[in-house]
Amino acid sequence: MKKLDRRFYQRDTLVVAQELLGKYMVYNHNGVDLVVKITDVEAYTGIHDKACHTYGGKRTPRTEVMWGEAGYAYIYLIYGMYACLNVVTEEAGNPCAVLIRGAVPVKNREQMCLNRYQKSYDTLTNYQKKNFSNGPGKLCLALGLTKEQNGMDFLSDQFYFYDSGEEKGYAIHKAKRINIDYAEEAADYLWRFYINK
DNA sequence: CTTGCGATTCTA
DNA sequence: AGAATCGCAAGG
Repeated sequence: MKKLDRRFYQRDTLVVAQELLGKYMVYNHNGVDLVVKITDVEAYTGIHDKACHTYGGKRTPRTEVMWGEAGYAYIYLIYGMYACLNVVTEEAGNPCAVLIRGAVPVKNREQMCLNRYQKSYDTLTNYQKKNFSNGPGKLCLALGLTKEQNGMDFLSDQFYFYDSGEEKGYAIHKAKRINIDYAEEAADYLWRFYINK
């Protein structure tokens, strides 16, 4: 296993987004390593992307992390109740990010289940198992991520990505990004990437 | 499997 | 006011 370094994140957002698929993410929550495999992402490419929070050069306390160095976590609250996790990309001053939309549990699934449903995995309905962490809000619930973790460094020992080095036996599917109807022509860009299915 | 709708609070 | 969402119920 090798931890992804700063340079990995400093590249083109569309490339980083696709390369994050199949990578493993570790978040140490209360002393427990929660590990998931990334399966679904979206690219947000900065000041010219109408769907991006920094569109038009918008710089506010919320989006401040996006303006900084790559490889940090940008976490914001959506619809008043759900956290969404992003990975900052590109060079500092070019405020882009990759939204992590979905992942599957790899290690300590039981703890993630308690975070998400306050009960054991084998008591879940099939519907709950199927929709366990296949959305940005659901994933953050499972991992115990909130905007408290906004600004964390992915080169830390508590929160990082790694490449398992295993075979990539999958095709990358491309689709329109979700719930950005307001973004006009940018709503049609195929900047959502996912594997498995 | 898909659709429709209410919940809830930060952000600007 | 509007938002990079979710869970549940109902219908095909």
